[in-house]
Amino acid sequence: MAEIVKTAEETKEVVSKHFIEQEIDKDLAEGVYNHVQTRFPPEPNGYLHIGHAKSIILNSGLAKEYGGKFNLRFDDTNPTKEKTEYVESIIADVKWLGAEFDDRLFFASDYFEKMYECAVLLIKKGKAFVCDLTAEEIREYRGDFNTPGKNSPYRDRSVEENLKMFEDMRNGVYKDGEKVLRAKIDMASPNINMRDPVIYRVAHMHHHNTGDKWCIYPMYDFTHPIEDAIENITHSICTLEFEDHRPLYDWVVKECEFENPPRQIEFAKLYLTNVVTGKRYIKKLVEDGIVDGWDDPRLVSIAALRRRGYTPEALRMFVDLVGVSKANSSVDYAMLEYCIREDLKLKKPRMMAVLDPIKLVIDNYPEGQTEMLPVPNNLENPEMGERLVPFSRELYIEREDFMIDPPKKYFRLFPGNEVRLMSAYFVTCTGYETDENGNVTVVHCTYDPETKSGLNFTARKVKGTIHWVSAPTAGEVECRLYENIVDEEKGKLNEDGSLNLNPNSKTIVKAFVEPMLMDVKAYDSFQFVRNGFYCVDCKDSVEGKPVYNRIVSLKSSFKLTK
RNA sequence: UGGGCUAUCGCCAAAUGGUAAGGCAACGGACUCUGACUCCGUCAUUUUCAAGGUUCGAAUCCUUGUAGCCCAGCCA
Repeated sequence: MAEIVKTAEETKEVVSKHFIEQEIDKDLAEGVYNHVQTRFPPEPNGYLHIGHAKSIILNSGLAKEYGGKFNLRFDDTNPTKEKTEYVESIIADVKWLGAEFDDRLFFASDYFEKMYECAVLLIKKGKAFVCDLTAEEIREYRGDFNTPGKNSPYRDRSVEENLKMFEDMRNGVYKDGEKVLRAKIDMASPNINMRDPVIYRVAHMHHHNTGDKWCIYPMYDFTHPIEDAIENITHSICTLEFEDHRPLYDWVVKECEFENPPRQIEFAKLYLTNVVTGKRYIKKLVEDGIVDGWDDPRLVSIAALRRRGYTPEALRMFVDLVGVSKANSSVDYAMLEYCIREDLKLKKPRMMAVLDPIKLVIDNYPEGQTEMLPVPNNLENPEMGERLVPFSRELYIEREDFMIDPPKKYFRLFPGNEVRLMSAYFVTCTGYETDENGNVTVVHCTYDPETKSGLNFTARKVKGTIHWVSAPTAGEVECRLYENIVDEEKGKLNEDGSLNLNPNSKTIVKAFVEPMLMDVKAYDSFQFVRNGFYCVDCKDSVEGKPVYNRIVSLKSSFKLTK
């Protein structure tokens, strides 16, 4: 008995926890927190991409894992960049990813009053002051890496004067840039973030949420810890570039006297090889018209990945596989593709389409006859059932599935060779026709009725199986084939500001498809995934319309190296 | 240049002083009604950025270097 228990223990999969989970475990064990609360805090200044997906899946996953809650909060403290359009797309993307925030949708701008109070508290404690220096002067006074900063001449204003001036700032007495509120910390700190950072600026601007109510807006370093504290966040998980801000984060929650203050933990951003990651770069591609929009399948925005056929499950698998660490790294794009193949493999029907057609005529098949052949929707998953596909004397096959003079180990059609037409019959190539340039126009063959699929014919074997579409009933659709857009390591710009674009990143072809795929005319494209898998595009999937994600069977290219 | 962070296979990434997990990719081979999938095998021992040191024992600790990333917005 004891042995069995031990065996069960041993066979239990041991998945080691990443460093954030370990930190949380420690906090819980030491009683620093008695619950876990996380959040995803995007600024609504663009569309979400795969990097955000990592953060969303990480944060919501941790909340779920520890029985806590996950909030979606818009960090909308800079009205110059923010738009309602982005708010809406972000909400849709987060929901689509399956991160459950229920009714915990918040806006930093809803906390402006509380933030104002915090600022007043700081002033009263002598920890903040109104500064009249211009932006340029502040920069000069701040010093640099080698030079300590100098105190602002306005640093020692009285509490009363500061209070009055800050109120005037709020009441619109000052013009943009005329005055700022600064935290009073340490102008000599080696950490430049601590050199009396600006925490409020004057900006007479219309805000997407608060309208014209405010003309002063708090800065990120001041608002973020307060937002987290207000929402009872325990672990404020962000990316590595904020490590230097952590002392300031801690300073704010302490000086604003929050109980059980949240704690910031940083992890490395996600980079992918051969694509453009980073909101800034994606934005540039969209604005320059190099891609067709935020959801162009060559991008890695969530909208684009969704359009390309990626599922939330695949993205969650991907984030899980990639892991969490503090080392800057660039994940191989192949890993993403692996995840979508893995997810769709058994779940989706596989159809036939011919992208580069050549006609195949079965000379001994009755002219004018069409038979409906049952074809399994997914050979690996019988539960997906079958469909009837028309078969006739004239078919289209892939141009690369026929060669006049094949190299060794070519298993497909060539004069004298027999192959299987998938889910149909064996055919033997008997000849071919060419045009005046020597290009093959028609391939001739004969079929063997005894080899019909389903009859368990075993007398002969063939090495190759090819896909086909019946010519008279074939639907013709436009296919857009996509490949990665850049060839550069981290998808960053070159030194001269240019991108290494892949000129073949988008190809448009006319394809012949079986009848069941003809409805894709409405959606218009197939997209390359890898090794013979193509997904049907359906850009409206998020609006409640069906997601097809049907896999189209295509053979991988024959590799001469093999 | 001051400060912060990082370094383990082609790419991610475990290991918490006890003798280098796993996944992706790649490469063999088997199987196959998609050259896919699946399955089996190979893939860090003059080994963990380098060089020294401590220790019975070091990827882990110490010392000194090297390389990369981030910070000098009234952006987030």
